[in-house]
Amino acid sequence: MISTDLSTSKGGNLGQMMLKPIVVQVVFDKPLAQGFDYLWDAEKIGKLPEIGNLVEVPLARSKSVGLVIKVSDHSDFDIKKLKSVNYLAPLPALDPSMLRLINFASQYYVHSLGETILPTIPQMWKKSDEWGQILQKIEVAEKKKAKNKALVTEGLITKDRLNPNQKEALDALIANKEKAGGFRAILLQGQTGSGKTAVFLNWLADILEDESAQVLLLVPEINLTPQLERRVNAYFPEKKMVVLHSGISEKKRGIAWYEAMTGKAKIILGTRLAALTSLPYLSAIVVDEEHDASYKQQDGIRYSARDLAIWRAHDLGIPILLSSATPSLETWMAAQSGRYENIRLDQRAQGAALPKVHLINTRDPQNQYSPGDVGAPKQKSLITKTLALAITKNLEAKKQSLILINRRGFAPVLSCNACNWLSKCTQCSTYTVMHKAGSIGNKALLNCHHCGLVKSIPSFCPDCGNADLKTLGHGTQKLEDAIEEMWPNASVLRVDIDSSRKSKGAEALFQKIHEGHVDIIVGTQMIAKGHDYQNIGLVAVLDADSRLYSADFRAAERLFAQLVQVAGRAGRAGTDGEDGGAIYIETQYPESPVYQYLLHHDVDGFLAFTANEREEAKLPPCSYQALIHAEGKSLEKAIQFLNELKQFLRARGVITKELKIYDPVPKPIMRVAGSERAQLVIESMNRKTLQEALEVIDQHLRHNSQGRISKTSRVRWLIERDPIAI
DNA sequence: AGCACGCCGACT
DNA sequence: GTCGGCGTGCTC
Repeated sequence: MISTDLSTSKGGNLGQMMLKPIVVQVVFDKPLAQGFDYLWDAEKIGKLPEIGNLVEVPLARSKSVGLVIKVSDHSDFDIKKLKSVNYLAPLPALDPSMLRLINFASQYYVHSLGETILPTIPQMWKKSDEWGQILQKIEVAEKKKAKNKALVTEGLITKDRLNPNQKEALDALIANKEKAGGFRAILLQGQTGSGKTAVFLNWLADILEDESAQVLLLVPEINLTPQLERRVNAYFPEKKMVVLHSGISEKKRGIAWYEAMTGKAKIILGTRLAALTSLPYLSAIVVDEEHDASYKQQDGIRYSARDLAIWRAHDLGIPILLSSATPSLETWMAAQSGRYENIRLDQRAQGAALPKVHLINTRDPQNQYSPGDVGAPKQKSLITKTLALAITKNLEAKKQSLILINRRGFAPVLSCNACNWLSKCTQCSTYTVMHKAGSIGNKALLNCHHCGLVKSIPSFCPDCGNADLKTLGHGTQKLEDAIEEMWPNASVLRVDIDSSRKSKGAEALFQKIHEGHVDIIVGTQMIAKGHDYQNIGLVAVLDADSRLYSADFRAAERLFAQLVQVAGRAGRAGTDGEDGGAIYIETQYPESPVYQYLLHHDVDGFLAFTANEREEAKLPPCSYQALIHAEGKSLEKAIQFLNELKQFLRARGVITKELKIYDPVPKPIMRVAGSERAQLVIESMNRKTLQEALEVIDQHLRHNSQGRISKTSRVRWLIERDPIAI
């Protein structure tokens, strides 16, 4: 049987000696620039090789799991020195479209094929000693799960009733299907609470009418999956859904991945890593909150899951829907130009009114407490008098207040009153944040939020011995204290990484909020994302300005999106005629465009204004950028490394008027965990020019490095395409 | 990434 | 003398 396969495929009944060898090229999860060739003994393995097979091979003095990326009958390496493939994983080969995606991503993001594909394969499948019993194990786990699911899905609400606006959006999505045929990119734009989820779930229902169809539903963050998971289950109780994200246990993820790549699972719900899963019957993709920065991978190969999903949809000729209340400028401009369809939802689904936006000018003395005011806090606080009055009123109306400050801990720095000593981190160019007792350890301590360093709080100034140390600035814990003091009868809950670690995760905290046991919630950005609150009447943002002025040209875009999102938490469930809630923003610059467009809920106005700015300054998305990161023992070494690279590029004639290379600069947080970091920005109006330059850079750097560490200067480097923060 | 090979310093 | 530090090079 096997030998017949072989002889037919090789076109003759030549003797064993004359048979051409089968050579496969295999890539690994190691910083190797290229793949290695191996011989394939079809008789021993029982099958002919296919591109996309997962195999175990001998490598160095050990064995490794890798992926077959090429099958041929010769090798550039000395064929007599080739070793043989040991085992083939009990898996179908990755889908050809998946391999095209990997090829593209590898080139575009300038990483090897191995570095691109292997990190997306669950650990469980990279342990070849388990391959023997793995399928039986999966079967057992599946039976158990099927039993549980029957219990869980019972009694859930099913499909939403769509309002006329949602109906219209859905009709447009389905009606255009015939017109557009294959590839479509659709921006579904609608404010928080307008019911985008119901629209795209109904759209997916239409696509899933095809029995074999698979759909991919991407969400930015792990903690958004449980909510959506319940909803999807209610919509499609008969369809197999799997969840793929890094928070799932290795075993569960291995099974989910297997079911996705074999086509058994029809709905794949996951975070960015799900965008790189082989899905043989993929028929539609949804990217929820498409503007979210979490879609950009921030270590290893720095891909954008949203961008790869669009490429994938284009390659497969299938529709992709990008959903957001505040689209990224990239997506919005594509929709404006007609490259993407634009479908809008402009009414809030349950008739809730838009929250009223209040800008509190902190420079206006009328907004501040004056000495002797009733209810003025003893300690200086971030809460203005105007805001305090609004909170009191909101409490009286029996509604919850959400107060945001984007800094965890008690105070961002500890300082000496006498000599101005500041609590700097010894390993990073940052300050250590003071935490109250019970936040991280049992007692109060100093913690670096970049390297994790924990130190006890000195009783005396380490520099001058003075005992009078004070805190500077405000964090969530200090704010919590201030609020408890100002409203002693209110129940206050703090939600940040530290408090959610103390409880049984963030879910338990959100549960308390939903049950209505909490009057005032103090937290970081964490409380603003995705969660549907039922009774929030007021949202306040205390430190918005700190995110407005930054070296990063995207700072305003990000802040605007966050504020719109936060505003959407207010009055979500308001019914007809009821007050839709309010958002209060404390700022020194109420006249800034970000706040002015927010005041009028004018998302498109803000995006048009920003698009205009970018066009004039020739900044992304009107140009293309890449970043070369360098990290070494000293800043000088990192900068020198980048300067040498720039000189090399100049000598090679890579720098032209088509391609601009800036000077190397230290990174915003220059030193982290003992190593110092610098970066170089490369910019071009032309994608191809940039691509070619990056390939030259990659080749040159790899030539002088082992892995990604320069042989001469010991500097670690990384190329990042389309950086989202500079 | 591992892992071995190799060439220098301070120890039973 | 040798144990072990980590710089260097290799893996089909």
